Amino acid sequence: MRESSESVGQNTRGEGYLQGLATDLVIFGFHETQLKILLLEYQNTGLLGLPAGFIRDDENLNDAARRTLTQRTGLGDIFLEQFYVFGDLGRHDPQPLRSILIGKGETPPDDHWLLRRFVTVGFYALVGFTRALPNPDALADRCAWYDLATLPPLMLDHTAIVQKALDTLRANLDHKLIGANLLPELFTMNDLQQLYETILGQKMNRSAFQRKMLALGILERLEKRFSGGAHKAPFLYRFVQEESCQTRH
Amino acid sequence: MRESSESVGQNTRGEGYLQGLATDLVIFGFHETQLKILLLEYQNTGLLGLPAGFIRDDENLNDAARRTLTQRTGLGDIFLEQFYVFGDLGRHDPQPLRSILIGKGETPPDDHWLLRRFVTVGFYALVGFTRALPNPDALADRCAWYDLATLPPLMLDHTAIVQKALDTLRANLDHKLIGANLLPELFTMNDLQQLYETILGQKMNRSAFQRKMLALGILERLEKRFSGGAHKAPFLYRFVQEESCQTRH
DNA sequence: TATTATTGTCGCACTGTGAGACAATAAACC
DNA sequence: GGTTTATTGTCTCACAGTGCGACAATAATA
Repeated sequence: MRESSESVGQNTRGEGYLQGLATDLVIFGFHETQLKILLLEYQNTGLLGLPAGFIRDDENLNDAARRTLTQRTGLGDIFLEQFYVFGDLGRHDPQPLRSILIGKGETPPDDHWLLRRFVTVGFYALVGFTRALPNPDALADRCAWYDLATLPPLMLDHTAIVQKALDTLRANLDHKLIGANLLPELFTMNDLQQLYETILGQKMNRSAFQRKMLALGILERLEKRFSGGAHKAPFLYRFVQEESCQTRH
Repeated sequence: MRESSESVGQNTRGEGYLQGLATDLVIFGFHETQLKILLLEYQNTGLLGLPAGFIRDDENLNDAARRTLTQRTGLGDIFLEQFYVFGDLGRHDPQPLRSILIGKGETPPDDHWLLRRFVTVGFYALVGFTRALPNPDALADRCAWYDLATLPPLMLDHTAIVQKALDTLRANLDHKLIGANLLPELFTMNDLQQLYETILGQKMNRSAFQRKMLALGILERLEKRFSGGAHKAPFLYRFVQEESCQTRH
């Protein structure tokens, strides 16, 4: 395939890809009571942006997003879902991409396909923080986790895309098995509650939270964990595997 | 603009439009206890399809969808929202479009832009049945309401698109003011309940439904209506206008 | 051994909901 | 005109879910 021999930057006409359509990925992780997302850093530009991808003309849209997710994280079988299409004219600005291409030592022609207007399909993904292996793409020089609470300015309209993804994550928190995708295999009830409190941005009642989670019938209680603090040892839990599990789209 | 002098069919290269990207509209109406959608009929082909539109290269995506909605219904300021992007390779089939163009007396070249692969953004709209004036586009010869319960086979993957729109409508029934957009200005509690029962496809308890709706605080009770059946006259209601009304996106 | 911090669970009050009952009443019928 | 009929507005009761505080249990620490 073309990508192996030249990057999407050198392929100045974007041959083999759908024109004017891209995917932007908001990849959520959770670590030490903080919600994080994966960002790409572009050398010599100071620019930060969401992992993005293009759709090959022999590829399904959702498959293209999953391919990009796998390339950035090393993980394939995790939660990934569309949440919104960003198609305003106002989001078109060739300057950041031109800077990025120049930063890579290229001299893009004015009609380079990456400098034209793009409509982008926003996807959000839920990733086990410790399992992911962040990996930059051909145009970036670093891929790293950033705290959502203290997010620096992002290129183009990516800040608005992140906000919309967070809104969607909050709205879907009770319907989709968000926890199963952001927590490690084993966790305590307190871990789960801290995840919920971080996503929703508000404190929750401890006993009510426990009752509600146990009533859902999706948690399996395991042995107690003897380690840590000067207090009673908490149970460990695991999400029960259902055949109707929503971990994949 | 181009569209006024020639149709998207005669414009064989789709100049002035984004390539490979379209909108498909699922326009819901409600009449006599039946949920209905607007469909286009294509002459000499027997084909039925959703109203679709293209995005001009100087136009926002959402504006393009609203423009198409207005052209099909005569209505502009009504509920319209994205719900999913359909981008599988499997949905690409040039045959229906070729038949439609031939049915219009044209002889499309094999590389006609409408015969290439399209990714389509699905929108759903809520329309007051009596206010809409269905109006076909340049390729269709009729635009008419069809009962959702007895939907005939549709072209391409449009049946799946309708199903996904209905799923979204049901999921959003309690969050967005669906009723305000599908009912006439004045209505009875029974009208509202029948709308809910039709959308959800299940009977609901009468007194509980009334309690719930009144508790939402979005209904204004008006005078009673003296007309109709051999029974107590029901109150008329109206949705109160809030500044945060979700009738527009 | 006593202290401390956290955990598992219970009780209580409040809210929302499903279900049935009953009076009120407008039209239809004799 | 009186009676019947169907629908409406509202009430009560039971039950599930939730917010909030209290209490004992317990693992590490002093």
